[in-house]
Amino acid sequence: MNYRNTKQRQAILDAIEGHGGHLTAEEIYQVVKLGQPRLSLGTVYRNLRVLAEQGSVRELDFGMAITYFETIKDAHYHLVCRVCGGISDMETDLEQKLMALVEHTSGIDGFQVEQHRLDFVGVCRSCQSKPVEAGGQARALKAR
Amino acid sequence: MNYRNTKQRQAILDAIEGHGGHLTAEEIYQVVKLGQPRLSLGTVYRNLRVLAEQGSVRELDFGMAITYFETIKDAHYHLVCRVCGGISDMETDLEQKLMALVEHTSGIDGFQVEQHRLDFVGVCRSCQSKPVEAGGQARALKAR
DNA sequence: TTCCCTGCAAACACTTTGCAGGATC
DNA sequence: GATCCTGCAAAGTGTTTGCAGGGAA
Repeated sequence: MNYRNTKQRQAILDAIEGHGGHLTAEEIYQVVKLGQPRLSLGTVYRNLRVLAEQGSVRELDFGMAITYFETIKDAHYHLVCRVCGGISDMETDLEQKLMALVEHTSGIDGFQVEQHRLDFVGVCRSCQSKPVEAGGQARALKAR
Repeated sequence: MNYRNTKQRQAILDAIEGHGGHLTAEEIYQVVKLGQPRLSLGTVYRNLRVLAEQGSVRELDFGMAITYFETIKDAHYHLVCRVCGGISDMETDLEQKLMALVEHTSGIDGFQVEQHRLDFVGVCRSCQSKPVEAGGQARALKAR
């Protein structure tokens, strides 16, 4: 596959980078569409797949029926709020500690680890101070 | 909600437990259908949601467009093969090590961690010995 | 008897794909 | 000029839901 450098593809990548990550395909579509009104959602999906194959972008899936996309910078982990659905990065020294575990894991059953992901799900600070959610927990995430 | 104990619900739970975990809704449907030919897929989904609310079952999502279900036994982590899509559990002393990290994380930004997930993606032993995949990597997972 | 549950089928939401014209290398 | 790419619209796929009848407590 000989990839070409189209306006659309570049704009999509810019949108994700500009935003700092954690965008859905639909959100990317809305952003890029401002500059290119004739953009189609199909093009966004096709390019996201290409960008992922090229390694420019990473797919994230938190089990919320929607895939998020972010650019691949340094490794980091996610804090996912189950109330508001907010996603923030956690960039700490965890990486090092994780590496030890990864190496340990590589030995198990001959499994060859290529990548790993560690996500924490819970409640972010701002949602903790909200009025008690009346039984409607996780709806922000799972409402379909 | 006052849950009832129906044949279907029990059979679905049995199916997951019997299998050892990591079943898709469709697979569960096929298994339970053997004993209850009139079972509907909608019932499977509804019950999986109920069982998850009750805490009997846990949803797993590896970013593969499909949700897997497993019973909640002890905590464990997953080894996901990107070639064959196989999922195996890793039950080691990792839990302890992880806990330290989790506690550390709980302090960050006031984020209250409720659960975490750690998945390793790579190539399992049997796929490593297969003939080189001619460019078609990850298709077992991502083929849509 | 109450209310949860089921099967069925239609509806959904996100994502993919066929096609014909257009852009890039 | 050969390919890759785009917009459009239709089709897919996994999952959810409305309804009317059935079963558990």
